Amino acid sequence: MSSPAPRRPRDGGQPPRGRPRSRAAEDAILKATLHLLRRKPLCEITADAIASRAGVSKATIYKWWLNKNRVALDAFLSEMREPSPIPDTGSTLCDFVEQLKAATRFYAGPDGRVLRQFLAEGQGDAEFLAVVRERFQQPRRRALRVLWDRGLARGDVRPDVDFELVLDLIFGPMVYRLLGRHNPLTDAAAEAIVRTVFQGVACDPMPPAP
Amino acid sequence: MSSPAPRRPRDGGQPPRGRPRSRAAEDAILKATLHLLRRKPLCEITADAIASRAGVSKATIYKWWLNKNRVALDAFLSEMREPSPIPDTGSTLCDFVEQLKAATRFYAGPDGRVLRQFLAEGQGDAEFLAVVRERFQQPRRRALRVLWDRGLARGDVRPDVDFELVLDLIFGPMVYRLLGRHNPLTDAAAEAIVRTVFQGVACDPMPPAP
Amino acid sequence: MSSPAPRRPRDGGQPPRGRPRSRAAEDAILKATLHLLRRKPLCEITADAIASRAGVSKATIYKWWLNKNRVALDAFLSEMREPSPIPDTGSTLCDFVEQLKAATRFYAGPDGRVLRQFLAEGQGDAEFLAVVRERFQQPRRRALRVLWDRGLARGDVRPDVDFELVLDLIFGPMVYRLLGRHNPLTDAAAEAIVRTVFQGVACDPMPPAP
Amino acid sequence: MSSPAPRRPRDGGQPPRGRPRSRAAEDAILKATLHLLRRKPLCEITADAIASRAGVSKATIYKWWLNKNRVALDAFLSEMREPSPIPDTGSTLCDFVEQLKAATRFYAGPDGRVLRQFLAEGQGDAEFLAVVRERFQQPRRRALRVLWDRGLARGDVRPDVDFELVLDLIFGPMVYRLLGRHNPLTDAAAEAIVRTVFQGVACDPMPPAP
DNA sequence: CAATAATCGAGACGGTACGTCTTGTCTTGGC
DNA sequence: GCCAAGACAAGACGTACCGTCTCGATTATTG
Repeated sequence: MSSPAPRRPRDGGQPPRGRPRSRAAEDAILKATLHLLRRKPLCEITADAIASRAGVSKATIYKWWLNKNRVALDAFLSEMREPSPIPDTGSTLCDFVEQLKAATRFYAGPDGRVLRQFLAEGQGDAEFLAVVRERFQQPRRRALRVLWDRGLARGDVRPDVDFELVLDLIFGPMVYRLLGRHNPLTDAAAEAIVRTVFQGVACDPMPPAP
Repeated sequence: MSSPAPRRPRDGGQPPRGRPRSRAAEDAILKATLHLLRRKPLCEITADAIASRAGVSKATIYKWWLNKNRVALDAFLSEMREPSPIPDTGSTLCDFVEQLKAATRFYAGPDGRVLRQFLAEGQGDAEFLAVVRERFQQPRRRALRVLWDRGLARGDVRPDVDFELVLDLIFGPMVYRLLGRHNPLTDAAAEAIVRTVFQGVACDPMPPAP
Repeated sequence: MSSPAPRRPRDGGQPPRGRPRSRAAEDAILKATLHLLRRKPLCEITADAIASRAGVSKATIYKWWLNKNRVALDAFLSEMREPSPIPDTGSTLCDFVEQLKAATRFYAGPDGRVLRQFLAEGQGDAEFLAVVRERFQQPRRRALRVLWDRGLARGDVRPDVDFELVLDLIFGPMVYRLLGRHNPLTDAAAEAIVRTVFQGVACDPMPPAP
Repeated sequence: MSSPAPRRPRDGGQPPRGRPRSRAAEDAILKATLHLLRRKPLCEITADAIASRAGVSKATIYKWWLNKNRVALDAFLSEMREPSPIPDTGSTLCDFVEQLKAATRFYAGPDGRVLRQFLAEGQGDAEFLAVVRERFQQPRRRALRVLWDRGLARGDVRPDVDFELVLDLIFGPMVYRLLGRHNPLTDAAAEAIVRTVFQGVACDPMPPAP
């Protein structure tokens, strides 16, 4: 869904009573948060800074969001362009290469910096991590299913490999680099990862798993 | 040296003057920190808690460590068993499977919980992340070189694949799961990852990268 | 008029337009405020609490009253019984004793608790203090004039003493006790005060003031 | 006592451990509070304002004082000159007149403004009121005992009148005026009050209380 | 054995963010 | 035009933690 996830989403069917929630305030909050997210690490952004930059009361923030991480996540997702369109080059390998290249550029840029912070915050806040998964990671992973299914249909890829495993094999190394910073996030690396995942590192065909 | 990295290591050649550093205090600090690390997330551990549990002054902590994350890292590393001995089953694939299984059990246990916190803290503190890399990740990665080299010597694995890439392909998916919590950290997953990395996901032999 | 002092009294001559002011709302507000006044100190009563207990919007409160202190004052005065009837025992002293006893019982009871709060709030809000004076204190003081005049007519009391001074001499000590809580608010104290004010504390007749 | 009343007074006999409390911080806090007390009503003074003006952390304030009222009381008492010396004119009446005049000037000036606020705050905080009584009111009341005793020794005043009652008769009217603002706080009023308390308002000697 | 020097425990300190609370105003739609 | 509902800006509250500091006591080496 394109709507942000307010703390108390409108769900009942009855007509809303009272003064309606101010879109202006919400927009200002998200905009201010984005502005700050682009300039400093999440852990250095304060609720007061968001409020004052947005010209908004802190209470308004805490009324609609559980904490500043949730605000930041909503801000981040609100500016997300559509996930890069699923490529269709005719080659499953090339499709995944394109996909991982796109992801890598994303990771390597300012958005990647923010994503790292989200994953970091998620390590101490399981609920937040789950939300990041649901709202950022899973939609993108699910979208790739068609790519894999196309490969299966074409006979490009092995039908005995779990799709979840494939995703982790392809994105895991890059996420590992995103967080560990021990190796570069480049197009070349993306291509090498996908090619190797497709081809394997063994010299000869392997015996099937027991 | 395997000793912890004090803030101001004694390095000059002249004999130390004044009261020598108290080993007892250092041990108490590390022990107290470990105790707390096992019970709560790093971000909820306070320097005061460490000091009071160790029966030590906070100043003593900050005299020898830059901040509490560094204390925690030292405490964590001080109790690290020797990295699991490099297996030698005769099969490179099996060696890597064993290795990833060991790592997975580590990740899945209490130490993994702590490691996640370190990676998380590292996202907002590049210097700390670098230290985690140097003192935890790199030694373990380097140790695996022999494994890969054995495989190369045997002709088990493709010589055109970068070793750094291999490590990321094998450990990346599991680290991704460690941090993303979207898929389980099991022996079976470890085995599937390594087998698939070796064999590839493509049906047919792929053309070599250009 | 004995009606409460609304923020915007209807005073123009033109017939009111639109929906008339709801008596029910006003009554509910005063009733709810009284309920709360009996249970907790004024400074702990919030406008929200009044509104929600009255089933009324906060805006309605602020539409008709300047602030919650004014609401509380109106609520307090609305339940005031008629000021105790001016006694006429034949003795001016006894009349004042009866009067101060009645006041003392008032001060010592729940109403006294509320009155203390009003005086307290008045210390930081001169306008409010003035209203308390006008609507509570002055009517009661004025009513006692007849008592003093009767005493003068009878020759019971000295004609050279200012009536304002007398009131302060008689009620001041008790108000002092009400606010300072250093001495009890009892009938005995009331009687002692009045008797001593009448008789004086000096042993011998004093020379008149110059 | 001349020492302020810290939240945790030094009481044990053991030598103090750790960094000693900073006199400079305490002085700065009291000085800043006084500065603010002279410029605005107590209820408009914030802990943040005191802290920032004193160049002190808010935590330091809350470490030593229960709340800002207590800080203000300490600040107020710290600048109190010695209570005006007990006069000895030879006439008990004149002594009391001088005393009440001094008090009246005090009440009518900036200190009186502050004292009013303390009494006001005390109405919603019994503990605070008790402290105000103990540290401000009672010492001053006790000091007047000698005055009354001198009067008794001289035979100036009636021995059957309770001293507590006398104090309330003399100071009550003025405190009443201080808080009610219905009559002026002047030297003339002070003199009239004392003379009338001494002489009584009745025309003739009264019959003794039954 | 005294002087020197560095460490230690204790704990106060300045700074800063937190998330909550209350006030009084404003904005809807319904009556 | 009045109302209930309730969102809103403003800003104080008291708490928590960080990393630094100050103190007196302790424990070594050096003279």
